[in-house]
Amino acid sequence: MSHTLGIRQAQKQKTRQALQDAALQLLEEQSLSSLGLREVTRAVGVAPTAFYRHFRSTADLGVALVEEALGSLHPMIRTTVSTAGDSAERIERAVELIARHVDAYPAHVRFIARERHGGVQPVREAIRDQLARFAEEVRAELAKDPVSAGWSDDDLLMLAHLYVDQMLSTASLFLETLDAPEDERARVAGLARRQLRLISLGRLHWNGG
Amino acid sequence: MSHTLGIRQAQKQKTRQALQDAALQLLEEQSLSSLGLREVTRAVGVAPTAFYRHFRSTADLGVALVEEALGSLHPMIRTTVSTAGDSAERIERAVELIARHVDAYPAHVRFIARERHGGVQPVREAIRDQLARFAEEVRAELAKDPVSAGWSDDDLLMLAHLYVDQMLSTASLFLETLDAPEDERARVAGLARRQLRLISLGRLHWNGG
DNA sequence: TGTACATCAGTGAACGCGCGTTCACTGATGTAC
DNA sequence: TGTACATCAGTGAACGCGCGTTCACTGATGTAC
Repeated sequence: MSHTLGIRQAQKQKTRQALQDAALQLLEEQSLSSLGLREVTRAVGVAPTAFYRHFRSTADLGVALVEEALGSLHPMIRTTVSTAGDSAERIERAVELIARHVDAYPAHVRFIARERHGGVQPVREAIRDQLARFAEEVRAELAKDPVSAGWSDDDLLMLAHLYVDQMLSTASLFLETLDAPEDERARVAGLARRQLRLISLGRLHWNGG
Repeated sequence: MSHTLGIRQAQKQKTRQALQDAALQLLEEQSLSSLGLREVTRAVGVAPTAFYRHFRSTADLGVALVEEALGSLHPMIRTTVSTAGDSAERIERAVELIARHVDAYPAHVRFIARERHGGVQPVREAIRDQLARFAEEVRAELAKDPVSAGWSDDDLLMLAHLYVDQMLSTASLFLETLDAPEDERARVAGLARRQLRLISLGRLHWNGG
């Protein structure tokens, strides 16, 4: 059984989530480094001072958003590199999963893409650390694949980072197609598939680092 | 002969450049979307109102910075994909060039990485357009290579985008090593070389889109 | 070359506004007995 | 179960500050004759 929170805790958590949701929405049209505390509380409908009950600063809120956003990416990335099926099927599935994830969590994806190199250091570091964890997981998945026989751990991690970067890049392209016609999305999907196929070919013919 | 500017024009250009330089420096620790006009003029030592003689807004200044920053990238990208030498030599030269470019223009590189997905739309668009131009140039270079026999233009552009993304990603990693010990730079260089080698292998075994 | 007028980059005062942060507070929820 | 006290999420007034933008201006540079 999960622990049942008291009324006070439950309400606090609800307000906190409301602040995060409002911030994420406001961040569609600006960067975290220009997001104002009063902007966020105004959007939620609480007093500015209430903000401090939950976060020390907007940077602190940003770090919380990183956890939330990359938490939602976790299952996706793992399934993406799962070893089931042949190469073409895996690529097709990966691109499809990325597209659906962007549909489901556009604001999260935008936030990560934007703040990965953004102007708020603690947030950049949180994203870098989380992406490093993802790369580690991808490396572990890749290691299970017979194709990886003879690969050093370091080379597997190199490939894992290549995949993670590629996924983010593709997600970012899909983001731009959210209000675009269907054929634009198909073009991006085709591009992503071919890029993954080229990387897969390189992987098949890899001869040691 | 280049046209000699009058004293007035020359002084105006000097102030304009000073504004761009100051902005670039201020942007090392924040995003364009939070950069203030008064901040910039204060750093230069002119009145806030002088700003309007040169730019309509900080977004407008940002677009000018994109031209400046990616102008400086132009020669680098072209040399990077030049076809001279064998594959290992070309990769070594490309990574070396990227490292030197980051050393020479760290603020430019940071600006592009940060604002490529940043919160200011006109700047994002300017960067996207310039990178598309680079990808076109890279495609044209790749087309000259005998290895590209049988490749469709579309597949060459796909590969070109992969290379451009890879260069930016590598440049961004080098940025983080500017204050780091030498072995950290060597690690990043090694990673970049192996990633380029894997892509090159994929390229060699490409069998049509 | 000299003069009279036009241009225009940069100035400085002024404005209204929203910002982050402080503080003492309120009143519902939680807890001890 | 009831009572008395403690906790603490959210309030609202107040603060000093820097912001973007306006405006009429100044004086060096440019131009026409």
